[in-house]
Amino acid sequence: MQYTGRLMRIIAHLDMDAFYASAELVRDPRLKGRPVAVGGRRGIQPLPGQDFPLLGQYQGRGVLTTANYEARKLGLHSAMPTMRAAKLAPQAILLPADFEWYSTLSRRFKEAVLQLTPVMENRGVDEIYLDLTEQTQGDFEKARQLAAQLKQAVKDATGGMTCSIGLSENKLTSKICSDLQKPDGLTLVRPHEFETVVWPLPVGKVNGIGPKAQAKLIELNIRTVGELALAPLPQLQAHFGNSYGLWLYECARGIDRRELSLGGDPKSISRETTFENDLHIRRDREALTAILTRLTDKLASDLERKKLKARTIGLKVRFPDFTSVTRDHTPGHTVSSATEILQAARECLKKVPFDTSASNHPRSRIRLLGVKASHLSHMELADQPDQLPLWEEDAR
DNA sequence: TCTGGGGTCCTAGGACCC
DNA sequence: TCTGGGGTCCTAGGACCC
Repeated sequence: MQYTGRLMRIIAHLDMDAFYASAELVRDPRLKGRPVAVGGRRGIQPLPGQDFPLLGQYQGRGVLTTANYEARKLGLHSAMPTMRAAKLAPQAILLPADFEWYSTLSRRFKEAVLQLTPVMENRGVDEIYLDLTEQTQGDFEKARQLAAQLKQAVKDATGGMTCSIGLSENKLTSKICSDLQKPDGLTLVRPHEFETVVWPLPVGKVNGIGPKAQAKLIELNIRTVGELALAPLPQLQAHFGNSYGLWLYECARGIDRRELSLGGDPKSISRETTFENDLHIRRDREALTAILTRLTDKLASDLERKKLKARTIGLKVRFPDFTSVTRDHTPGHTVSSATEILQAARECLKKVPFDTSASNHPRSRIRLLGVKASHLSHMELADQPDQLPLWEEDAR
């Protein structure tokens, strides 16, 4: 076979539009055209005369997970505290998150995609990357046609949900451009078009430049990706460190060599919960113990389901002032049962700097409690509670 | 109007070993 | 006297993403 040179890579980023809210609409078409937000786990009852619960009724400490496009017009967006959203748009519909239903739809759209193209990287429930290089032989026109087919397949598989696709030579650029024509968009950026399309955008549009880095860049008078491209490498490395500085320098030039990351086991599994009201570490001891037990039980069953065990258990505590501390414990043997996890979590708890010197001291109460399992490995047959190794079969 | 829950990756110091 | 360099593990915190 003759080698004719490397193909131009073609990477797609496919992002479902307002996924959770659209998922609710698939189930109940009465929601069509109305502002809908999704947030919280427990639902609230509709007021008499209303077909759905309204945002204005909400009381609690949650945030919105999703707002559909009608709700966004009212100023709502994901991660917005629900109480704030309630002030802003009391008449919008508020639905509780139903993660099982969203997972079902997630599986459906991903399966539909895999029917058309095989190389997929999962990025959570509503996003994927696809490597279309082989299938399209590096031809952007073929890729555009394939992307149109993908959009249709997703729609068919989900009962009408739309997605937006970005197409370019790498993950970074495709991720940026899938966002440019939402909803129901298809945006293709060839390498020579990078500067025209991406340079005018604010640096915050780049996946990997968050609020902190953006604020620091603005101090340097850098607001757009084009302005970032003017910054010399030594300047960026002086302010952001060698590694992140280099990354910023390259991403302003559309350089991103990352391959798709396909599957694999999770690195950590965790469970956490924010309380309705802050709990006092002494006065609410019983309630806290119950919550910690519930969290470790859930974590243990997560590990059991995935047939994993952990070398390290971590505890997370958030105080009323929103500061958090984490403490780790590595017992010296791997753990998987609820009892072992709880024991390790208690070791962590001993190391948390509580302070009850004053009754209203910020570190005398807790807002959130979480438990995490990390350094995971596969359970061996002998680890599994109800399965003796084969050679012990006769002894049963 | 106070800020969910599930993750990944990076940095950096100290312990400990060779 | 006062002091090497490298490797790995553990721990804590923080930025970022969906």
